[in-house]
Parts: sequence; C-alpha cells; structure tokens
Amino acid sequence: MVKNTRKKQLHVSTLQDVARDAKVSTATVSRCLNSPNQVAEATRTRVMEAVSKLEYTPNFGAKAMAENRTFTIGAIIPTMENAVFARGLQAFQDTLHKRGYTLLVASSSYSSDLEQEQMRTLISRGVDGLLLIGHDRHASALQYLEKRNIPTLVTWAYEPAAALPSIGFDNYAAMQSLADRVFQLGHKNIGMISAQIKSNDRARARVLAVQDMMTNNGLDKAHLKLIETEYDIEKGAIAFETLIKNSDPPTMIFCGNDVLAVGAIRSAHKLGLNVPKDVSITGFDDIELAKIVIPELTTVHVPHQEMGNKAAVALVDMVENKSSPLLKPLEAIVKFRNSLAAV
Amino acid sequence: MVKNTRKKQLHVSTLQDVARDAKVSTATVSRCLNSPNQVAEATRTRVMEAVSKLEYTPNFGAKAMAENRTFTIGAIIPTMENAVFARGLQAFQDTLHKRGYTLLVASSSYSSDLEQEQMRTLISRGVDGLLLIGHDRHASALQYLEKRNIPTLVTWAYEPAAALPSIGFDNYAAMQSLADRVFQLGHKNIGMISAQIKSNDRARARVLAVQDMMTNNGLDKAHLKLIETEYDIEKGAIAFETLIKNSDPPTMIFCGNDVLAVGAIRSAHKLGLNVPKDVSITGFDDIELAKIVIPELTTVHVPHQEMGNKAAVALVDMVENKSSPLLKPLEAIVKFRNSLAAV
DNA sequence: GAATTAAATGTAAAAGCTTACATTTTGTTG
DNA sequence: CAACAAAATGTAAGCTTTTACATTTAATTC
Repeated sequence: MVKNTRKKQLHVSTLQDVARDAKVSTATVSRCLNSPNQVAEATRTRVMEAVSKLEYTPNFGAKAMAENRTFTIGAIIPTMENAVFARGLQAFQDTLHKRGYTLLVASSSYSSDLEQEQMRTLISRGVDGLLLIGHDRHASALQYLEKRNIPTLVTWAYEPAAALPSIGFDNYAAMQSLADRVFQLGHKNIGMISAQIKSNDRARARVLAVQDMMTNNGLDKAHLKLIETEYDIEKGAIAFETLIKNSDPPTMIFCGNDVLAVGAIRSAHKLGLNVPKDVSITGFDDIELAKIVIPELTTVHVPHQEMGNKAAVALVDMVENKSSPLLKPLEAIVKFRNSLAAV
Repeated sequence: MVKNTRKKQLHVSTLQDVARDAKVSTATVSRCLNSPNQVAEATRTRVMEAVSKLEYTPNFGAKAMAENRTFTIGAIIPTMENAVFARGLQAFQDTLHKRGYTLLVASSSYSSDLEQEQMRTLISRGVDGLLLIGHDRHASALQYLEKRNIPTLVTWAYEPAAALPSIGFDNYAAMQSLADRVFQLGHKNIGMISAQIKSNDRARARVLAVQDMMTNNGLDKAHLKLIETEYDIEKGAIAFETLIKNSDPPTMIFCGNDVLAVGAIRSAHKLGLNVPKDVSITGFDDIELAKIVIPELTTVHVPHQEMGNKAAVALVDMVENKSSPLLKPLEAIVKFRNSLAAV
C-alpha cells in the first residue's frame, strides 16, 4: 500500500474531527455551516459547539475545489501610488467585504503587458471575478477572459459599446465641459500636460476632448502644446516650465490629473508667475491636494468612492447571477475654483 | 452508484486532459510543471505542447489542497485612504509579485475588532503569511495566530520586545528628536493634534514622546493641549481652531500626521495667522502634501517604500524558511522645513 | 553482454470539502 | 395506528493536484 508520510506541522481540525466530536456525519456538519436551516436545532447546537471547541475553520483549498469558487475578487489597478486609485480600491474592498468577498490586488504600472500577466496570475489564483481599469488592452487579453469565462468589470471609464461592461464616468464628456468653459473664457493659446497616452484610454479621452474643443471652435488642434509625462508632481513642474518658456507661451494649461497640475502651479509660483492672472491651470481627479494648493485648483471631480462601491456591487452581481450590469455613467462634475480665469 | 450531476458551464482542461493528450501519466505532467529537470527532454516538450494547446492552468483549489499552501499573502491595513499606507502597500505588493506571491488586502478601519475579524477571514482564505500594522491588538488575536501557526509580520512600528516581529521605524524616537528640537527653539506652550489613540500604538508613541520631552525639560505634561480627532484635513482644521482660540493659545502644535497638519495650516491661514511666526506646526509622515503646502511642512519622513519592500522580503522569508527576520529599525528622519520656527 | 546504477515514468493514495441520492426518523392524517 | 409525507441524517463519489513508492527504461562498468 502506498503511504503518504508527509507530516503536518500542527493539527488543524477538519470536518471529520468535528463530525466525530458531535457524533454526526460530515455531511451534517457541512450543512450546519452552509445551510443551517436544513438541520434540526438540537443537532445544530451540538455541532456548533464542536466547531468552536475544536476551533474549526474550513480548509480553503478543499472548499474551493468542491464548490468551484473562491469568494475572491481580483483587481488590477495601475498603481496605488495614485491616491485616487487607492481610494477607489478602498471603497471597492469595503463593499466586497460586506458581501463576503475578499480582494486580491495586483498592479499593472500602466502597462498592458504587465496587466495581462497579472490577469493570468489572478485567474490562476482562482478569482471569481475581475476588476480592471479602463478599456485599453490587447484583444488577446479579452479572448483569454472570454475563454476562461471570468466575469470582468471595467471601471474608471464608461463606454457602453466596449467589449467589457464598465461602471464609471465619461472622461471625454467631463473634459469637454471643462474645455468648453475654457474657450468661453477666451483662451486660444492652449497647453496641455497629460499622463502617458499609450495604453491609457482615460488620458487619451481627456486629450481628445481638448483637441475636439479646439477644432469645433475654429482653432487648429495641431497648435495644442502637448507634453506627456509621468504621474509625479516634479514631472508636472518640469513640463510646465517647458511650456511656459516657449516663445509663445500658452495662457491656459490643461493638466491630465491633479498631481501634474499641482506641480505646474508650484512651478509657476517659483517662476514668479501668478495663477490664474498670468496663466490658468486646471487639473483632473479632485484629490485633496486640489483644495490645499493656492490658488485652489479648478478640476474635474471623479466620484472614486461611488465608483468603487458600485463596481463591487455590480461585479458581485455578475459573479452570482451571471447578469450583466445595467450601464449608466456616473457623473464627473467640473469644480470651478480659482486656478482658472478669463484670459 | 452515486452520480454527480453538477454541470460544468464550460470545460477547463485538467491535468488528466494534458496527460491523455501527451500520452503520459498525470504524475509526469505535474513534474513537467513543478520540477521540469526530472523529466526527459523529449517527453517534456511533448507535454508542454499539450499544455499550451489545451491552455491548461492548474486548478488553484486542488493545488492549494495538495501542497497545503497558496502563495498568497494577506495584509490588513487601517485604510488605503491614507496615502502613506497605500504607497507602502504598493511597494509591498511589487516585491511580493517578484517573489511569486499575490496579495490579499483587507482593512481594519483602525479597529482591533475588525482587524481580528479580517485576520480570521484572510486565514480562512488560506494565506501563507500575514502583514499587520502596529503592535496594538488583543491577546486573543495573538493566540489565534500562534495556534494557526501563521507567519505574521508587523510593520509601521518597531519594537523588538513585542510578541510579533516588526519591520519599521521607532515612532517614539522619531517624534522625540523632533520634540527635542522644538524645545530647543524655546516652545513651552505646546499643543498637539493626534489621531485617535485607542488601539493605535503609533499615535500613542508619538504623543508619549512629546509628553516625555515636556517632563524631561521641567514642563508639566498635563499642560499639553491635546486633541484627538480623525484622519481628515477638515478635522485637523477644526482641532487647530479649538486649540488656537484657547485663552492661552500654544505657540507650537505637533500634529500626529501630515493630513492633520495641513488642515491646521489651512485653518491658520483662514484665521489670518502666520505660520510659523504666530504659531509653529509640524506633521508626521512626509507625504507629498507636506512639500506643497505653504509654508512647507516640518515633518518626520516615514520610509514607506523601503518598509513595504523589506516587509515583503522578510515575510516571504518567514514563510519559506520558517525563519524569524533580523530586527533592525528603519530610519525615520525629521525633515526640517518652514513651518517650524523659534518662539 | 551481464550486472549494476541511475534516470524516467507510472500507480494510486491522500488532501478536506460538498452534495446527489439513499436511508432513517419524525410528524401528520384519516 | 397504518399509511404516507416530510424532515433529518447518512453514505460515498467527485473535485484536481502532488508525491511516495514501484516499476520500467536507459546508461555505465567490468
């Protein structure tokens, strides 16, 4: 006979142990735990006593195998360095926890390749559902999700026509309403500091909204002075300096996010420029920084918390009911503060 | 014969399938995947072809059960709303990923009870190791960890005598060196805005350092004007206002973290007070805000990234080698900027 | 080329849970 | 109280891997 000699370091009690202690079968114990109303009161209390006496906790692997699910949800976000993602994730996790799910976190560093690798990792870790940011990814990634049949929800973007359902706001529309206002204020010479546009549909939509505003108002979008840079205050400052030292400096600079905008404002300060008198600056996200900086930043408020909560609800629903969520964009409203003024 | 009629929605291939396709036993396939050098070149390529042809991915639950481990690490942090935790967690996750582990995240909202519940959840999810913040928790929680034999590491604090090993900095010592400097600058009438002290050893250590500084310098620590409040800019502002409207307002206010400090500075601004001329303010953490606010904030720099990375390395080591990490505190250095001046 | 050793592969138990179906117990009704 | 239904419990298969040990195949030595 083949004998398995692997030694357990310490004994963790199993269903068997509980069953033996309570003098019932393992099936009854299992039922006590998973559908308690199917078992008689007296038996149930006896079993539950044994459970707590033996400090029984179901073995995760066994349960996962038997049920073919893990009550685990994966999320792949660009980075938690970005406060707005971190907070959205916090809300997502909170709601998940209320629904009895745990959160597996991975980060993509804004790279679709890394994202795809992380997708595989999380899926092989048995997640029941997956949360992704934005719609930008290889077709192969979508195919993979399709094949593995993993419920997947996109957030931080809203595009009803996309392959995956999304719970988020319309980056283009939000930036558009800000841009329209900027044009009304008379700005014609415009700069923009954006996050890297490659494999980042949110950043791209924001830039596009500005370009379209220009085109629609008879400006040549080729004249948009655009700089792409990394998510970092210092990088925003550097980009601002480059833009403003141009022979024909812009009177207004859109920033793709608040962190870049704050860098720009700080740089303006250092160069002795007054915001918004000498140059207007706007951001996107409405993180806490936006209200701290002087002047307070005109920016687009991203409903990260609402988004995180709703995403959790929707994704759990997809997992449990195999339903697709109803798609309705969240509102991302422009917060007009003091960093934007007429030209 | 009992027949299991549960229907699989879609067929995901198993070891069996691969074995059949490659005309070998399941054992050989398993070896190909887990210890490839034990199998002959020719067989291996044949098997690997079958693996990719069938898009085989090992079943997580089965693997977890057979190996009795999950390559998953759990982390329970107070909240990702706090940027400094989010960033530490990002670094932790990055390093974990490099080591082949995935991160399961839960949050405690600064409550030991919730933390304990989350501990149970994560452990029942089969984590191989656990990361916690700070040393403050019920003895029962420690017993539970002990009994389940889960390698656990504490971060964000450093206390070699504590029950659990920790990788972090000495909150008391860091605040002490700031406090000493404050005394040198002649401040005798001192206020402090702290995070809630209950079940938060970090906050407590920071307050204690200030109190001890007072005692050591002949001041009555009972005269420390202390307010506890929540982690929020606005709460910091309110606390500041309360302190400064005292009949005998402090000349200097310690804040337990940068967010509170920024609120205080903003409040000072609104009340027409000059920082640091009218009142000095200091923070703790050194988040980006600290350098943005005017005046720039004197604060303690917390090495969140280093801490996250080192914690990951140490915890993986604990899991894999059952070793206890060598304990050496990380440096948390005071950054003297412009919000602190002589009385 | 027989004997011996080493390498490659196969066999089947074991991990701990859920659940379909079978069996027993309890409760209800005429 | 027999007959039947409903409720409670039990039995054991099945989920997918890993791996100890057994067996077969290949390589080496004299």
